[in-house]
Amino acid sequence: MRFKGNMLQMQQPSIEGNPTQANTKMHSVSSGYPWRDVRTKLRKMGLRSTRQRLALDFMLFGKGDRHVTAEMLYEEAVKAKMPASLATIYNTLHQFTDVGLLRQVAVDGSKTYFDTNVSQHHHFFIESENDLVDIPHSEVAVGRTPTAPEGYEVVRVDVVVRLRRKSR
Amino acid sequence: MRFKGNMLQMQQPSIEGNPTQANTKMHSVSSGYPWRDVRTKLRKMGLRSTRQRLALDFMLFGKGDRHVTAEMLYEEAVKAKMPASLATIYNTLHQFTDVGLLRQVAVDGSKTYFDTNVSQHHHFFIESENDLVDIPHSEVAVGRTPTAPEGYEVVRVDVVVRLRRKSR
DNA sequence: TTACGTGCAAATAATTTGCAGTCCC
DNA sequence: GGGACTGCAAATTATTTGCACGTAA
Repeated sequence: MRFKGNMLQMQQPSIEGNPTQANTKMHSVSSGYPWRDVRTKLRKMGLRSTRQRLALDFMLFGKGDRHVTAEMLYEEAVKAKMPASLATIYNTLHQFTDVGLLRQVAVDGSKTYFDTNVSQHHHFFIESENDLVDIPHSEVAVGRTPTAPEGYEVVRVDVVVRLRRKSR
Repeated sequence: MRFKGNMLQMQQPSIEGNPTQANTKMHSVSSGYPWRDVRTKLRKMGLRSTRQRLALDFMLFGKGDRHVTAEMLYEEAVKAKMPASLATIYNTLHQFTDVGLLRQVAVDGSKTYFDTNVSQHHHFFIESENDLVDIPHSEVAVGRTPTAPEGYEVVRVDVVVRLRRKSR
């Protein structure tokens, strides 16, 4: 069974180069995403390889980096004929986040975005389109990590560069 | 001539901070935040000086910089005996934001924070306590603004430094 | 006077939870 | 077989909206 189809969409055609795989842990794109590796991966994470988790894993990691909301993944699953309930989508996204496969990104708005790229990087956020895009590593903006106040330590630094379509 | 514009710049890290002298008795407070200046300010912004808007303005700008959620402001208003309905609080926060008196800050979590400091600056966010604090200007973290992709321009850059209480 | 504001309650939106039934190991 | 997992619906949270009534200008 292959779910080759359209699956994910909604991603703007690259605003900047795509595969920022500065990250290296992701295998690839077209050749397919080895099915049994996923089972192994999940097992390693202490998660059972259920049908829906496998499907979601494919959708999330089968292609390059992605930024999804629960609702987006849900629609996608339905279209791909591998539906999972919204509740399960939420559970899965959180479980994946807990084991470090995903990372949540905070931008304006009420929705929560999950990023498949868990390496240190930042984002462009196009408010008008509600679209999130990785900032290529070469463009990194942070100079230095500010010193944390007494008694606290830095967990991580998030940078969100808000964009707007150029007027004219 | 501006109306106490500098108020918006004060860097007051205090989270509970100074003795709020001018707070509970909103009328005729000559010390901190002149009453009629507020009316003037609101009028200039094209907003009527209603009782609740005046009260909220006092609570928001009467002390140093603040980071509030609608719910927080609501509680405060109730305690200060100047209640406004939650709906009005939301309306007001958004109107103030629209005219540039406030700025929304995106951090994790479902709540929306409003910052009384609208100048360019960044934040520390203590996840365990859901607390937002300005990063002193001297600690600014961004080196340079990354180049925006073709056809887009940078609206602004937000930096959130997530903190955790040091284990020991 | 009268358009702008306000409060309340009902409506949304996003996400979570309770629990009976399913499926993986 | 038993506990982990799933789906559904109901519950929560945060925020918005519709609308009758109030009030600043």
